[in-house]
This record gives sequence, C-alpha cells and structure tokens, in this order.
Amino acid sequence: MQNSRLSSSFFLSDVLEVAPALVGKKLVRCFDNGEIRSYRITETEAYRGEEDQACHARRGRTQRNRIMYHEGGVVYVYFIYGMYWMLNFVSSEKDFPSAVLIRGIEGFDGPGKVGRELKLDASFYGESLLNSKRIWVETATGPVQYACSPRIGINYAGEEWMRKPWRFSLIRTTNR
DNA sequence: GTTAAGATTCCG
DNA sequence: GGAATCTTAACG
Repeated sequence: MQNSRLSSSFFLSDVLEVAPALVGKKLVRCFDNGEIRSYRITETEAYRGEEDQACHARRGRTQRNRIMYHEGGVVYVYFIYGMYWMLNFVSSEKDFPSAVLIRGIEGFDGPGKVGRELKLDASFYGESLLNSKRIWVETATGPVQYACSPRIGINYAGEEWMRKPWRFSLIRTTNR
C-alpha cells in the first residue's frame, strides 16, 4: 500500500484507456516546503493523435507539443490565457502524440484551478511520473463510476471532434 | 520581428 | 458578456 505509484505500463496504453482509468486515482504532489498532499482525480479529457483536430499535435511536432510524442508517463504542461498552467499526462507509445488533460481534482474543479492549486510552472515540462519526487499518481481502491461527455473549449476543432465523448467525470454515488 | 488566438476562470 | 494575460505558431 505504501508503494502504489502507477508504473510505466499503465501510461503506455492508448489514451482512451488511460484517461478514464485515471478517474478516481490519487494525484500526489510534494511541494517545495516538504508538504505532501494527495487529491482524487475527478475529471479528465483525452487528446489523441495528429488527426484529432482538438489536440495540440494536430499540426505536427512543435517546440511546445514535442513532449506529447514521448512515451507515456511524463508530464506535459503549457501556459494558456496568460494565467493558467494546464496539467497533462502523456500516454501511449513513443511517437504517437496523446495526452490526458487533468480537468479536475477533488475540491478543485476546472483545469485552471488544478494548475493553480498544484503550483505548476514550466519546470514540470517533461517531468517523469514514474520517478519524480514532486508529482506522481497512485492507485486507489474500490470501484469507480464515471460518465462520458464531449470535451470542453474546443470549438475550433470542428463538429466531428467536438462530438467525441472523450471527457471522463467521476460519479459520486454513496459518499457525500 | 510582429501578430493572432487559445484544453479558462473570474467578475460585473 | 468581457477582461485578465503570455506563450506558441504562423506569418513575413
């Protein structure tokens, strides 16, 4: 139980398996002052391949998205709207660009709030979830139910891609 | 070198 | 509905 950090094989699967599987897992963050907090992941979104018009890799490899072509298990962060750091976990095999956007963690609903709470910055770009001392993901026990729905904020991607039900939200049943 | 737009959130 | 705010990408 101490050593329940998710391993490489978890992140090497297709992003459409990894994204829903992350719902309900525990995101652990060790801050610079030594404080450790863990949060249950409540909402994720999948971005999959160059053909996905909502994905940052839709125009091929660039300076910003190059980490998406890395094999699964590393962090992809980027700054947007001049205010927010978005947290993503790269998945799948090397050279297939895909990532899971962490849209919500327990108590912090919304990708911008997640980044702010976790005090993310550019230094997390490419951080490995497999051996980082600052951020990683742990397994959680018990059954998890989630709902699928269309992704948010991707109007530019076109009808076909806007419709994909690639957002995964935790459903609370008994608790609360 | 310059410019336009974005996986959002908060406030009015 | 609009502002906040800055990086990236797409020009030239």
